[in-house]
Amino acid sequence: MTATEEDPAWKQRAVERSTKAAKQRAEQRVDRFLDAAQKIIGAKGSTDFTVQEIVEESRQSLRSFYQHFDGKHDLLLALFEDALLQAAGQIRATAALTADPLERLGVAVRLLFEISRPDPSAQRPLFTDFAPRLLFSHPDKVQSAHAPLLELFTELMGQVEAAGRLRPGLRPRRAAALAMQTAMFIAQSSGPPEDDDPHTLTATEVWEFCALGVTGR
Amino acid sequence: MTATEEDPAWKQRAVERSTKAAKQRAEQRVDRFLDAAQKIIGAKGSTDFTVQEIVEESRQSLRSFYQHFDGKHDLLLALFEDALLQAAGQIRATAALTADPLERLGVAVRLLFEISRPDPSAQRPLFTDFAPRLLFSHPDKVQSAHAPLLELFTELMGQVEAAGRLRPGLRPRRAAALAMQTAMFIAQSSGPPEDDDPHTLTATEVWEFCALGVTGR
DNA sequence: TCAAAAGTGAGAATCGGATTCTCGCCAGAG
DNA sequence: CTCTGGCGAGAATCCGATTCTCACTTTTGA
Repeated sequence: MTATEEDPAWKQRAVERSTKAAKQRAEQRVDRFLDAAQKIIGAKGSTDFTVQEIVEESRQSLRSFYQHFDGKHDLLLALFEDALLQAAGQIRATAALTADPLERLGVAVRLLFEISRPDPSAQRPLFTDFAPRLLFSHPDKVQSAHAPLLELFTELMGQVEAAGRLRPGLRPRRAAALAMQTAMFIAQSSGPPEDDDPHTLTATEVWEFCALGVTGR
Repeated sequence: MTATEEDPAWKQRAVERSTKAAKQRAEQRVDRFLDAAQKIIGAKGSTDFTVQEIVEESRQSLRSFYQHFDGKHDLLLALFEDALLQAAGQIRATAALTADPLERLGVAVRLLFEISRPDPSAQRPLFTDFAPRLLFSHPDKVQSAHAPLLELFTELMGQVEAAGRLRPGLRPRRAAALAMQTAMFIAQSSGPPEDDDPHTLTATEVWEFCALGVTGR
C-alpha cells in the first residue's frame, strides 16, 4: 500500500497521473459532506451536530465519512478554515472600497468584529463557535487557519505604514496580529448584536481602541 | 426538603442551625473534589481529566460527586472561578506595589497576560484552558466568573482616570473590559513563554498597545 | 475484456465517558 | 433506638464517535 519512499520519481509521477481521477471523485464526496454540514448548521443555527446527521444529510455512509475525514474534528477544521477564508475575502472586498488606508483598516476591523460575534441569526455559519473546540484539540491548526486573515490585515497595516500613520517601531505584522485578535476575541466574548446591555462593547469602541494602539494617535 | 417560603423565620433559623454542620461537611467534600482536580491537573499538566479520576483521587464516590456537582461542567466552572479569583488577588497585590497609576495598570496588564498564557510548567492550573469549553457550554457563567478581574481593572482604570490620563470620553469600565480581554485572549492564542518564535507577541507589546488605546497617548 | 483492488452503503458492534441507579451501610437528629 | 439522609461500590444506561462486517459497484491495470 505504501511504498513511496524508495520509489523513483518517474514511478511516482505515473501513479499520480493515474490517481488524479480518483482524487477528484474523493473531493466531490468531501464537498458533499461539507455542504451537508453547512446546511445543517444553517438549519439548526448551531454547530452542535452529530456525525450521523451529516451522513444522512449528505446521503452517504459512515464508512465513507471516515474514509475521507480523520474524524469529526477534521470536518470541523475544514469548515473553520473555509469560513475564515471566506471572511477574509469578504473583508478584503469591502475594505477595498475605502480609499484612506487608516479608514480602510477601520472598516476591516469593524467588519471582522461584527462577523466574529456570535449571531444566531447570521446565515454565515458562526465560525467562531468552532474556534473554542478546535483551540483545545488542535491549537496549531487554528493558528494556520488564521493565516489568510492575518495576511489580509498585514497588508492593510502595511498600507497604513506606507501612509506614515503607523506608530514608529511597530512592525505591520505585529500590529496586524494585535488588531485582528483583539477584534475577534472581544467579539466572541461580547454578546449578540441586538443585546443592548450597556456593558457590551461595540464595533466602533473596539476600533477606536485599536486605532490608537496602532497609530499611537 | 424545600419548604422555606411559608415557614416562619424562627423555624428557618432552627433548621439552619441544625443544618450548619451538614453544610460544613458538604463543603469539605466539595473541597476534596476540587483539590483532587487541582492535583490531577497539576500532575498531568492537562485539564483533560475524567470524572472517574477525580473520584478516585479524592477517595470518594461517583454517587457523591453528582450529589455535590451538577456535572463535570460544574466542577470545571468552580475551578475556573477560583482560578480567576486567585489571579485577581495576585494581580491586585502585585500592582499595589507600584505608585504611578498608569504604570500600575501596566503591571497588571502584563501580569494578566503572563498568567493567561498556556504554560505547561505553571503549577497554577492553566485556567484559560477552561474558558474555551465553558465559553461554549455556559457563556453567561464565564462572564460572571470574569467579574472579579473586571472589578479590579475597573478600579485601576478609575485611578488612571483620576490622574487625568484616561482618554476623554472613555468610561473606566469599558476601558477595563477592553484592556482585560485583550490581554487575556491574546495571551491564549499566543504560544508558551519560552517559545521564541518571532511571531509570538510579548507582554510588553500588548501593554503598549493597550496603553495607547486607553490613554490616547 | 477480465480479475483483482479500492470504494461504498447499510447497519451492527465497540468504545470511551458522563450520568443514573441500586444496594446496603453508617452516623447524626429526634 | 429508630429513622432519614448522605455515602461508597459498582453495575447499568446513554450518547456519540469510531470501527468493523458484508455484499455490491466501480475503477484500475495487465
